[in-house]
Amino acid sequence: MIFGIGDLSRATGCPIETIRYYEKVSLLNTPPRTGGGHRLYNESHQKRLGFILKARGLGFNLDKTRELLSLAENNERSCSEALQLVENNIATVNQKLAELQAIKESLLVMAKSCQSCCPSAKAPDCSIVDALFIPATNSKVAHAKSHGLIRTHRTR
Amino acid sequence: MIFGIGDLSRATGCPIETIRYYEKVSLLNTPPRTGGGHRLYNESHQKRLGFILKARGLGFNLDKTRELLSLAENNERSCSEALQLVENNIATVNQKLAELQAIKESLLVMAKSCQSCCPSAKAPDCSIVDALFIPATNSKVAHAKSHGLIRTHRTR
DNA sequence: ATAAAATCTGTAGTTACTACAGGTACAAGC
DNA sequence: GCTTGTACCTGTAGTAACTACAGATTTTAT
Repeated sequence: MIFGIGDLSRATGCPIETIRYYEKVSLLNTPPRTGGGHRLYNESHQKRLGFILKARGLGFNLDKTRELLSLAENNERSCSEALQLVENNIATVNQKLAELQAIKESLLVMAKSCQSCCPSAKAPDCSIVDALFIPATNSKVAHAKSHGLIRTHRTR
Repeated sequence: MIFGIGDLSRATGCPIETIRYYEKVSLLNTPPRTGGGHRLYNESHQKRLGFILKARGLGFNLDKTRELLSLAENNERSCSEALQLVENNIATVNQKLAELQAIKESLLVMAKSCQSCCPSAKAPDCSIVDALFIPATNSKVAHAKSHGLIRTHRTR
């Protein structure tokens, strides 16, 4: 069975431009072409694309996905390498989860204190704005300080 | 108190390039300059930058951050607008949390099944690779199918 | 006065795509 | 065989939010 890029796109749910992009960055190998230059795919391309899409859906970036593909295709490499990749990814995901959880807590605190104290207040008096730290236009700022809210500055 | 961009960077933890970038995209207003063209900041700049960094740390994108800044500075706008922004952001965060949680579950399943069945297997036999769906080089594929693992194709 | 550190501008690179514009190929119908 | 309409082609530019230079100038310290 041989088909065009549009069919592959429909079969996998992956946009045509993305398929071409994956080819450009060497995740998909270059398929044969018709005399006129249209790409021709078969099931093995489709499977490989499916693999890529699953890996992406699990949060692997393109480099990690490439690595997984190479593991899948190279008989010399051991299963434990794949496990390693998966475990690293779990660690990454756990970290993102923790960060988001912290963000959510802070947002909930902000929302709650706003609801209880700002029924019809104007924005510059809002506890949310306070928590984010009012600039300096009007100088009744100080009290919102040091709520120890959060920050995510990566040092480089 | 007046200071240069390096001091502002150290005081806030925000890289110099990012400070200039925020100025370029109009999150920070253009500061006065020395005769030679070096930027001069004061505490109000520092507070505004602090506000921006906190909003960013809470997951607001630059546009939402701009919106929050405008709320903070505009007496005509109501507190409920700020609450609205915060609540939208909570919804976004919740969605990301759910996605990550699903990803994590799948990864854990993969890791576990790998540990129990691939003590010293070569990668192409690995259950992880199977789960991601082996391409077609060797044709013993089918059984790993339909684990209902996950996918995150956004339709456009 | 000179050297070292800080800052300047402007451009290009990053990730993983997406969105064109302006053309060519292919399949179907007449 | 010809026309039409859809599918497909390439190449470039745009997205978010920065980061990383290169090459010049300014400021500070000795």
